[in-house]
Amino acid sequence: MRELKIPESGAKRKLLDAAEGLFAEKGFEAVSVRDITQLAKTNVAAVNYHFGSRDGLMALVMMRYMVPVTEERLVRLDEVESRATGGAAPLEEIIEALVRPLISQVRKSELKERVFFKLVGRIFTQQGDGLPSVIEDQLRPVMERFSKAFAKALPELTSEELVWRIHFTVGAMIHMLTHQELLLRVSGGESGTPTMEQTLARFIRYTAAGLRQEAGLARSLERDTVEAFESEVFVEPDLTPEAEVEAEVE
Amino acid sequence: MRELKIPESGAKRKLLDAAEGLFAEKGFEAVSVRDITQLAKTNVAAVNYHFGSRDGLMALVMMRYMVPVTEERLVRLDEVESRATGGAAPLEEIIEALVRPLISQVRKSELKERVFFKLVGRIFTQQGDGLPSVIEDQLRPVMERFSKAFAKALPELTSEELVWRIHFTVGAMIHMLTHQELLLRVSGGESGTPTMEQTLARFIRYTAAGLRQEAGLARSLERDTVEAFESEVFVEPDLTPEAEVEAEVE
DNA sequence: GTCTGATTGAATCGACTGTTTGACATTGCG
DNA sequence: CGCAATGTCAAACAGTCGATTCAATCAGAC
Repeated sequence: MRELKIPESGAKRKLLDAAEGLFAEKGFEAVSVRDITQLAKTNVAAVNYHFGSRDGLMALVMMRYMVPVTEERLVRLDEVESRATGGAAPLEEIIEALVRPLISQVRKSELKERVFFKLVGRIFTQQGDGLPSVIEDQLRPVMERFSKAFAKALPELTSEELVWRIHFTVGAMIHMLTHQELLLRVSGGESGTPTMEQTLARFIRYTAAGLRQEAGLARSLERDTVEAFESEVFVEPDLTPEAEVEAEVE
Repeated sequence: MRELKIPESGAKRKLLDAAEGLFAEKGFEAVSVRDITQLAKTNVAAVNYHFGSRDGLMALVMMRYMVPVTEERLVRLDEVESRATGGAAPLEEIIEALVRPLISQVRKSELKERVFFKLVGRIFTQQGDGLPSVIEDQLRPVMERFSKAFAKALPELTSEELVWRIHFTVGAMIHMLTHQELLLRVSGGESGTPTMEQTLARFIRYTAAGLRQEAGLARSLERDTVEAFESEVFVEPDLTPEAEVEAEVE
């Protein structure tokens, strides 16, 4: 039985902690090995000694949190499905099984919420070729299992329609994680601190409504929409672009 | 009256075309000046000569498409609002005014859809500090105007609730743009080519449902949810992490 | 004490980054 | 034509990147 060995002290741990903070703050690509070792007060060689390479460190930083999140997601989904004996599991509970682990796992860690969520958000926004294969191996089976659960909970949707709605849902989730700080700044000042619990409830309501929206009937919107497009009213508007940006950047 | 002068030939144009393709494909940070000049078959110095710097080129690549998109967004929103005499504009039409310009503008360009959408998606996912100020100046007033329109169309929502729902909507939009290729690969094979028009209709239905979802009543879900969390059933599960990722990256 | 294996440290490697230089070619205008 | 502005080019700049080398240091076993 292998384990994700995370040493509780020593240079290796210091490097992991320093790296995850910097990765979350500036992005995985924008942080150099020297930035990390400087913050961790170690040597550049330590990274290659302990993790083999910069990519090895990156992968371990990701895995440190994604492994427990993945485990909890599957455990929760199992629980939700077994509770729904026979019939399909409630949609809201499936969504919750997908998202809540991100919250409960961060409480177990000593990481600040903001840092953790940004880190997770960056993992998801990262390009496919930029993601370590170990992370992709983590995520693929999870999305397959949840897709099946969604399909069972929303049997009236075509598989194509469902794929797109899940796509939108994941996009909303990632955006919530990555850019929540913008909102904390906006809404935090006026009506008390919005707990993560509130945000989660809002997310579940929003996405459940979108997922559940019936697909069958062609709405009047669709006809108007196509017409407006075909007539190309806006395709060649009398726009006079305002900006001359020639080399006046930042 | 200043203009976004885009030369129709010459090295400057070649550089812009080469840069936007590479930026879309690999991300803004992952492309070097030499990559661009090599593809454009020009010299490295040409970038600094024509654009002042690499950042200048980046900004111009972004502006080339964001300026017309911004213009069309505002024109459409004006049109939608003026059509709704007195009352609030229909929610679906506001969403459409926000998203459709991305489609109609790409048709005017000779860019392939896939490249263009990835480029726009990257503009949005880019960090705030990584975005040229000219782009931020573009986006800020747009989001302010649309926020007001949404607020008028959804008067029963608190401003905080509305901010979050718009946040989710934008996240779904960005994700749709950036990662649509995953879905084209999946769904394209089975049920005919899903046109962008279909996708837009799906997006509008999904997000409109999420935005419109009534906020008032406390759903039963919420109580279950909090209970499960408080009891911390999952906070310390008997998980035995499976992966030893020690330096086995890609 | 000695020996052994695991870490650490400063210095260095070659490759790559964005940018600049100065010589050269081309163009348009009087 | 001459002259200047405009554009192009190879070469080199100073800096950073991840990774490596090799000697110094540390721990614990005996």
